Amino acid sequence: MDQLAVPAADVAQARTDILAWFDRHGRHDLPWQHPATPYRVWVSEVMLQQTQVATVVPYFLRFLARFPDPVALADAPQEEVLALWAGLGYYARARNLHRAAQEIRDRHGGELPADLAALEALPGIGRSTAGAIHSLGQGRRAAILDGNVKRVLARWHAVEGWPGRSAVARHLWALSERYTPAQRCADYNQAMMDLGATVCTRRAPRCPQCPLQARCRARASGQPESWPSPKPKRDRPLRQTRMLILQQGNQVLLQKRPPTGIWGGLWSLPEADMDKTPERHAEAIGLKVDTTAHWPRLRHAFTHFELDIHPVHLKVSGAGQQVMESDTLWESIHETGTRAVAAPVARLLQQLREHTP
DNA sequence: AAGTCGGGGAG
DNA sequence: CTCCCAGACTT
Repeated sequence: MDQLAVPAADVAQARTDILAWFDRHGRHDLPWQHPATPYRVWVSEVMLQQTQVATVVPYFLRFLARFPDPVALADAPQEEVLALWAGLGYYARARNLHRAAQEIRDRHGGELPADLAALEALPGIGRSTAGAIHSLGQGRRAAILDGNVKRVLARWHAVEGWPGRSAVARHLWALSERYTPAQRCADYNQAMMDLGATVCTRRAPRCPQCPLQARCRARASGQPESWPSPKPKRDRPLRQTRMLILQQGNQVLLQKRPPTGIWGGLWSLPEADMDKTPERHAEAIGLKVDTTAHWPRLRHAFTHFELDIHPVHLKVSGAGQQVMESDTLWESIHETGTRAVAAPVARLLQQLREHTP
């Protein structure tokens, strides 16, 4: 492995340059840095998985105000955890965070374990997140490999191939481990993330401001944007669904989604097949339809498919005798704003509130 | 190794 | 519109 043959003197000089850059130009005022407790670093790292810093900040502040420590989080109902997560996406992160907090409460005395392997054994904490907690939150030496570090290392050493491929990932992990220092590891890791976020950006990298410019092979090629290799493209299928906005008086019918799958554990509107009329669907669950209105189509994009949501607003009556499943409820339209719902459902409920006196 | 899982920022 | 972001988990 030629990347591991980097001479010790070069490794040492690179670390020095990166840390000097960090002292002058790194980010030192992110909310989870003050104080950088293991718990706060953990929550921030999980929120930051596949999510940009600017998006996370308000969620982080709300979350920490409500759940200031692992035990507070562990003792809360999952419903409340999901409600504070609603809108962030990847809701398995919230469910795993909650489960991990309960393990921390029950098996680790309410504090995050100081052992790297024990961290990684907790649900929702993989190798990189464990390394981040261990270094940034616990002051120990551990390598990380997030999107920023991948990009910096891939350019620095002109690593070919999409980082999602395991061979490429192994290569990048080896590089990360090679450069990660024992001294000032937290600053070094933060520096690498800051470099990727503010200098070695995906497009239009600011190479003249980079402490690695003289040793960067991508820079030397004249096309630094060519690294890392992009993810292989796949066509995204377009799916159709119908969402029923069943209104009775000032109430609307909500349905809790299964614990796994899309929007797992969140509240939603009942979905109906496109090949059956919405009136028929409403009548099938014992509701009498008074009026029907088709709302404009909502297109929602996921990573691997697109979803066309066809909302139908039905004013109904006769729900009093209907036996309700435990996963459905009638909610006052004006109180739907506080439930954990997916983004497009939140949009529909907001429209409903605006059209309801 | 490939697929699943959200939502939004930025060009 | 496209790409991808402080990734982890399942199969």
